[in-house]
Amino acid sequence: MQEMAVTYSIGEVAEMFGLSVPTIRYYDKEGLIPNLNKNAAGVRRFNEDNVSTLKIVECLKNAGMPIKDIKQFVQWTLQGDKTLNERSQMFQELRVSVQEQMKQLQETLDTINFKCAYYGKATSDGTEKYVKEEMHLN
Amino acid sequence: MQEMAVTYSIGEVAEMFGLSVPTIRYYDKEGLIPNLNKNAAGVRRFNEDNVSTLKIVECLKNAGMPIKDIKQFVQWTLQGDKTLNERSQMFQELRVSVQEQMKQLQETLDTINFKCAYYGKATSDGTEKYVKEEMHLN
DNA sequence: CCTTAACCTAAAGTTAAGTTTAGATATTAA
DNA sequence: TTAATATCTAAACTTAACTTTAGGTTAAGG
Repeated sequence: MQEMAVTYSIGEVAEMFGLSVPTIRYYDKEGLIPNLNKNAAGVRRFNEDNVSTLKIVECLKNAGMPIKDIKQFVQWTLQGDKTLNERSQMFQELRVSVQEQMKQLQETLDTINFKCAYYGKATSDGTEKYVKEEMHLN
Repeated sequence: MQEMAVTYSIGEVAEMFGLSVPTIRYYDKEGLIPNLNKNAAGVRRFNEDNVSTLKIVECLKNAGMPIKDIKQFVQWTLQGDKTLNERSQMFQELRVSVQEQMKQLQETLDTINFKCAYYGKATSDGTEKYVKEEMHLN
């Protein structure tokens, strides 16, 4: 009474992640999806582990990490406990980096909000003239 | 009793913005810095207006806008009040886009924080074994 | 004056992260 | 069983955003 392991085709995985099929092949080629099996005909079958790996790959991508560094991390995970320090340090540095990105993005949003107010007034005036005087304070 | 207009060299501007000199020349070539004057010898002199333009260019870059779209915005500003609607709409769309980026980045940070806790425990244990069981809940 | 650092243009080169193409094989639904 | 759809590999191509190179000219300090 063995459970049949659930697997997914590359097209299904592409759909799940909103990525293109060639992009996923490219990630595989780059070594970002270790232990990805192929059937007798050479067709990729993704198991839950492979999907989990892709989830963390996506997280690291969203954090702005380049593919080669993501690959390094994946290699570390394959090497087991002896690379725990490297991985721990990587995530701590990444946290700082993402916090800085958030701060930068918030400043950008503040500026954009100011511009939205500026152009809101300007469009309702039909001209930049008055809002420019008002907001430049000159 | 005329005030002498303050101007900056390309090197000073590069310093101000943390950009390389060739990058600023590239922006100029791409049309992102209109009304940038050169002296008789062909050397660029940046006035306050040019610096202000670069500030907004940097903001748009940080918002993830590609150079060609930034150029479009700069062109609109040169065309005066008749492009107010385009510019207003651009900033409203940009606001939404940046808000979405912030949300995405926050989710990424949440995942990274989880991983920091995971690897913090794993490194103090000297192995992933226990924290994996604990956190995977299996 | 002289030299050293900063500036110029034009054109070629780089890099990351995919995308596209070509030609072949596999899977699925009717 | 056949047609349409999905998959495969390898290699070439694309794009954005710079950077580098080459060969000069200019500006500033001693």
